[in-house]
Parts: sequence; structure tokens; C-alpha cells
Amino acid sequence: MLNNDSKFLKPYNPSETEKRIYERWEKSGYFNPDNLPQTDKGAFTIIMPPPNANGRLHAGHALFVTLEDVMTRYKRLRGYKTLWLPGTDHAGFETQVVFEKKLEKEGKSRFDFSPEELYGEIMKFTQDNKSATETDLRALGSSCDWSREKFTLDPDIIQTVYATFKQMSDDGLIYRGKRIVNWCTKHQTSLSDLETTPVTQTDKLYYMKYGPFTIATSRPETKFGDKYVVMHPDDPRYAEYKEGQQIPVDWLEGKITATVVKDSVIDMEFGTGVMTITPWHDTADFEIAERHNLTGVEVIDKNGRLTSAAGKYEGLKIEEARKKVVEDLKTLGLMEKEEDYEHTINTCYKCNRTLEPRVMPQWFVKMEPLAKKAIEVVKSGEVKIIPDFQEKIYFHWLENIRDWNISRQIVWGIPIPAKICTNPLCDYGVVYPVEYSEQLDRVNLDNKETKCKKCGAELVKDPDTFDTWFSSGQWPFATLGYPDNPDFKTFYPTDVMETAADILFFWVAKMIMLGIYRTGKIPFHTIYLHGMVRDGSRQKMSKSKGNVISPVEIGEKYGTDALRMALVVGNTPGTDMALSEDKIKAYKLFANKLWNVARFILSNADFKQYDASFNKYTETDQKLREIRHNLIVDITTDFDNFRFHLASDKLYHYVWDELAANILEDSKKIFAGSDGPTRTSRQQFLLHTLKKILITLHPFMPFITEEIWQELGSNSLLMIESWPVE
RNA sequence: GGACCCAUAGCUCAGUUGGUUAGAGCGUUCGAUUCACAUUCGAAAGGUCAGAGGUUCAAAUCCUCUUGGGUCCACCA
Repeated sequence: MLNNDSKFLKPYNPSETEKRIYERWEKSGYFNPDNLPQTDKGAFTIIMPPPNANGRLHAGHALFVTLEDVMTRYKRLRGYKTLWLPGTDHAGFETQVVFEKKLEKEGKSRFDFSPEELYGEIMKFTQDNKSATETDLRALGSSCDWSREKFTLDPDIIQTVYATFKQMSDDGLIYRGKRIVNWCTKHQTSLSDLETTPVTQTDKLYYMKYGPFTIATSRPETKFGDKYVVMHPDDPRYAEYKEGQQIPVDWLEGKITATVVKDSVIDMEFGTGVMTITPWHDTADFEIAERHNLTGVEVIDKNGRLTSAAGKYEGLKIEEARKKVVEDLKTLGLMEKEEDYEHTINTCYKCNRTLEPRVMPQWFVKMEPLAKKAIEVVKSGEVKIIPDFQEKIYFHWLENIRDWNISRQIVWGIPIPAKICTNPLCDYGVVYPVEYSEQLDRVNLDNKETKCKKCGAELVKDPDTFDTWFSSGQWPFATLGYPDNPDFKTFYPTDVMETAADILFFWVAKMIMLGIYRTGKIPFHTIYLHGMVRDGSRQKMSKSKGNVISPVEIGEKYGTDALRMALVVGNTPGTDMALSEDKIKAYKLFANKLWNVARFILSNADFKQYDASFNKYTETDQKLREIRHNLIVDITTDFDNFRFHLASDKLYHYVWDELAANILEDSKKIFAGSDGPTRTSRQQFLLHTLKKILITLHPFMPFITEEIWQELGSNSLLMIESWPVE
């Protein structure tokens, strides 16, 4: 019963099909929930984690796209007013780093440009990548609502971020503090604690004479100007020294006077139990200094060279300075011994250079009050994390949270709408309620205030930008147009936040905290975390290893549906997965199998005779209907519980092992025979089965299922059919 | 230093709240077929579910410990 021009006479051709089908979907307008014919079940919303607009999509993106599209298509078929809101991320520091690498290849540096020029160049670069990203998202079959697409630098998004910043400042949650920050000497910016990578290494621990004491340090080059000597208050070895006692000391720069400080953070077991403190270049020391109200000096500058405080060592790089200082200490007879020891240092997560702890006035967010609420909503079950063990990790992090440095000394980002004092020793800053403008300075500030209230120095516009996670942490409510856009009322709180497990703290926790803070409501009910996509042998994919699977290329080779199935089947939430070309090939064969199942059915039955109310089934077919019904009920439960890896696998086996291998084989006899009622029964069973299988497989394999549906002579789109069970 | 996860066939992984002979894909071996199938079908080999204890009528699944692998967090100079 196939026409001579039927597509089923040829093998399924994904590359010829996919673009055409996608255009048809997009033209239909059904990606936009406002156009859906059936929305009686209420709203279902996923906000897409915006991919960084600084390169093409990789296999990890393909995984998130597949999972979110599976959820979206499922809910749409179930009759929800389904919104999957797409977006792209300017990705602040990340993109600037990528761009700088590009400049380096061209023999240039970011410092060859004025900030305005640099911003413009990166904007061009980002816009190009943004459209490439959109093309890739379409190629993967994303059924997202392009009419609501957002970019993290859209004026309304920035406006929302400013309003949040101002409100937080008014509420005392934002402060400008002089604190130790992680400074990268290459990238010339501070980084948040999350942007550091701890590395264990073996260094020398130097024991040096410091007056009557022996102190141990791994950084002798920072010890200029150390004039406080700290010990534990209960240490019997140093009981004779009293807090505040002045002691003359022969030191690097000659005779100095040291002051005794007692603090219980000192570990009596470590070294000699005594240390001097370097508040400007060590976090622990800085905190001691704060507690005891001690002063310090800057010994290392932003380029990683010693300052004038180091006297004759001024201008030396850290490594050189250390060598020289050690030599000189030996000459002076102040060096007692050195030994190897293992410790952990923080490095830049992008360039792996050792980060220099420096004191700089920066904007911080007070995290404790925000974290408290973020813990509560997960404890109460209002927000659920899948897999659930991630909740423990989430609690652990939030319960030990530290304040968040949100200032970045880079141009590629949202400018901080504030004025700051030009005196480097002063930490005064003032936040303005400003209108964002796309003018050159990008922020219009009130110009009446020109003098620092604290020290009287000049007040200028803060040249820094926000940590990109501060703005993306507001993504769910910002994209939905909080507070006035009706979308906010309809779609917020959203339903699922599906994202990578490794940005739980960077992003997900921030969204919960900022979402609750700003709107009073959680941003989403369920967090679905996926793991990393690795290659077939569990290696991380990387360009240098040559094991990268490009989703778009592989989609062209095997079909996007095959790639999507390979990404879903057997992939449990929160666990890294192995993706091999063999696995994708296997699902290409499955697509072929499905194609031929349809071909067989349609050569033996006409879809025009599909009878929704047919009920004269033979006993055998009645049993087959029950099996089929049970399967669909079962996989529906799987869908509702985010067990996509099981639903997809069960459908695969039903189609291949049950439908193709058994039922179709059996049908051949029936169709060759002359028993009319049995034939009709089987024809109806197969037509119904085909329809139900197409609908239930559609979330996983949208292209081929839609293509078959169209070949059945349907005028409607499969993507808005009704799910076969309630 | 603290926390978390993982260990199942040669490889990569499933196994939903403990419930008959533990599954898939790929790979291997043997056979059949050109039938809807740029193939497919049938069959086979391959697992003391890391190890040791415990709970239970029943454990791959729950508890404890050990070993091995991985991840996250952390201001001990």
C-alpha cells in the first residue's frame, strides 16, 4: 500500500530530513507556549542554562540539550503550556580568557586596546559565536521558544541585575571590603574562591631566627616589615611572652621592634608554634590582623613583583626574590634550617599560575543570610535535587559558605554601578540606582558626589565589572521579566533546572539564593544534574587528545536522533557517561529499524483506515494491547520521575525485540492468510501501536518520528499530538 | 584535614522502593537468511555483582569495616 514515491522505499536519510523538519516545527509556532492548542495542564517551564557564546557546542552541550528537549517535548505532548526559554551567556571572565588567547595567537594583548575598544572587540567576537550557538542548538533539535530568547547582556537583564544590586546594598547584604582576594598576575583580576584550583606541591619550609624565636615560613620573600609575632595563648613554651610585649629583633632590613600577639588559630604542633604575620599576602594572617587590629604593608604588587617595602629587593619577581632573600638570611646568620614539606596552594583555574593573595577593596556579598534560606528550601523538599546525594554536597557547601567577591577587574562584563574612593587604602564605595545605557561608559552615575565620605579623597566610577555568576544567578526571574512581565506570573517558579553537576555552587546555589531574595520565591522546583560526557574509554574529551565528539558533525553522520538516544540510554543523573561512536552507531541502526517497522506496517495496512474506536480485537491482539498498555504506563512513570535512561531503553527493546522480532514476524502469516477479521484486528493493532510508539519515542528521537508521522499522511504535527495515556 | 560518589560480562554501562534462572550496547564464536531492514534473525561463550563480616524468609540492592578508583570542599604558616 505504499505509493511509488513513498519515502519508505528508501532508507531513512537523516541529513536530508532534519533541517526540513526543524523548519517546519519552527514555522508552526508551537515552540511558543502561547500558540499551543492544548494547555489545560498548566505551565511547564525550563530555563535553558545559557551556553557560553565563545565557541561551538560540544558533547556536553548536546547532553543538556537532549535532556531538556526530552522533558520539554514530553510535557508538551502531555498537554502542558510548555516553555523552554533559550539564551546565551556573555560569560565574562571565561570569554575574556578565550578572546585573549585568540589575541595572543595574533601577537597582541588586551593591553593594546583601550577598555572601550576591547569591549567592542569582544562584543563582536561574542555576537559571531552567539549565532553559531543558535545554529547548533537548532541542529540538535531544541524545541525552545526562540521568540523569548535572552542574552545575558540584554539591557533589561542588566537593569534587573542593577536593581538587585541596589536592593542588596540597601539591605546591607553588599559591602565594599578591604579583604584578601585571589589575584591572578596574568589575567590581572581577582577571582572568587570557586575559581581557584588547589594544587598540592612540595616546597621548602624555612626556619628563621626572629629575635628570641624561630619562625617557620614557606615564603621568606614576603617577610619584610613583619613586626608581629604570633603564638598560641596556651603554649607553655612561650608563656613568658605577654600580649603586646615589644621585643627588639635583628631582621632583614636591620633592627626592628616586634610586638607579641596571642591567637588561638596558631597550631602549636606546626613548625615551632610561632609565626610572624604578613597580613597583605596571606588569608589566615589577614584575619589575625583584623582580629587584633594590626597594620600591614603591601610587599608584592599586582604584577607579582616586590614593592618598595622590600627595599633593595624592589622590582624582583617572587621566585628571584625568594632565592636572594634566602641567601641573604644565610649570610646574616638568621637561617636555621630548611626542610621539604607538602602543602596546598591555590592556582588560577584558567592559567594554572599561583594566585597571589592580595588585599584589595572589592565588593562582597554577605552570604550567610542568603545561604540560610537556600538550605531551608531544600531541607523542606520545596526544591528537590536529583540525584539526591547531591543535596548533601549542597548543604555542606552552604553551611560553610564564605562571603562572595563579585568584583572583577576585566572589561568584559556588566559594569558595577557604583562609585569608589581612589585612595587604595580606603574601602569606601557607594551604590547608585542607575539606568543602564549603551553609551560608551555604559553606566550613568549621579555626578554630584565627588568626594569620599570616609577619607575625603576623590570619588570615581568603579571601573570593575560583576562576576558573571552574580548576573547569571538572577537568570530565571530576569529572563521572565520580573516583576512586571506577565510571563513571570505564568512561568515562575519554573519547574526544572537541568544543568551540569559541576556548577552546583557557581550557579545553581546562587540562583536559589538570589531568586528567593529578589522574588520571595524559589526559582525552580527540581534540579536535575547531569555528569560529564567522556569518550568511550572514560577519558575527558579534549582537543589535544583528539577524542572530541562534535555533536553537529556526528549528527550529520549518524543522525541527531541516534546521537540523542546514545546520550540518554543508560545515562543516570549525576554520573559521568562514556559516549563512543559505536554506541551512536547502534542507535542509528535503531532509527533504521524503526523506519522499516513503519514501512512494513504501511505496506500491510493503510493509515487512512486507522480507527480510534476499533474494538474487535482477536484474543492474541488483546493480549498484545495489554502488554503495550503496560509498557506505556511504565515508561510514563519513568518520565515523571526523570528516569529517561530507563524509558528510552524500554522503548528501544519493545520496538526491536517485541514489535519487530515477534509481532511483525507473526503478522506475516496473518497477512498471507485469508482470515479477514484476524487481519483487520492485526492491522488496527499495528496502526495503533505505530502511532503510540511514534509519540512516546518522539521526545528522544524527534526527527525520525515526525518524519514517519508526516509520511502517514497527517496534516498535523506529531510534536503536539496527545500522549497515549493519562 | 573534612565530605561525597563509585567498584556488576573482554570494553562502556543499566538494574526504580531488597523478591524467581543478574541485563543492554559494542566486541568474540557458530549457524541461517536476502524476507520490512545499506542487512537482519537464531544460538553460544563470558559474571563467587571488589573483599570480609552483619541484618533478613530473601541482599548486586540495607548496615559496618577493608582495599582500589574518582570528585568536591578547606585560611594551618
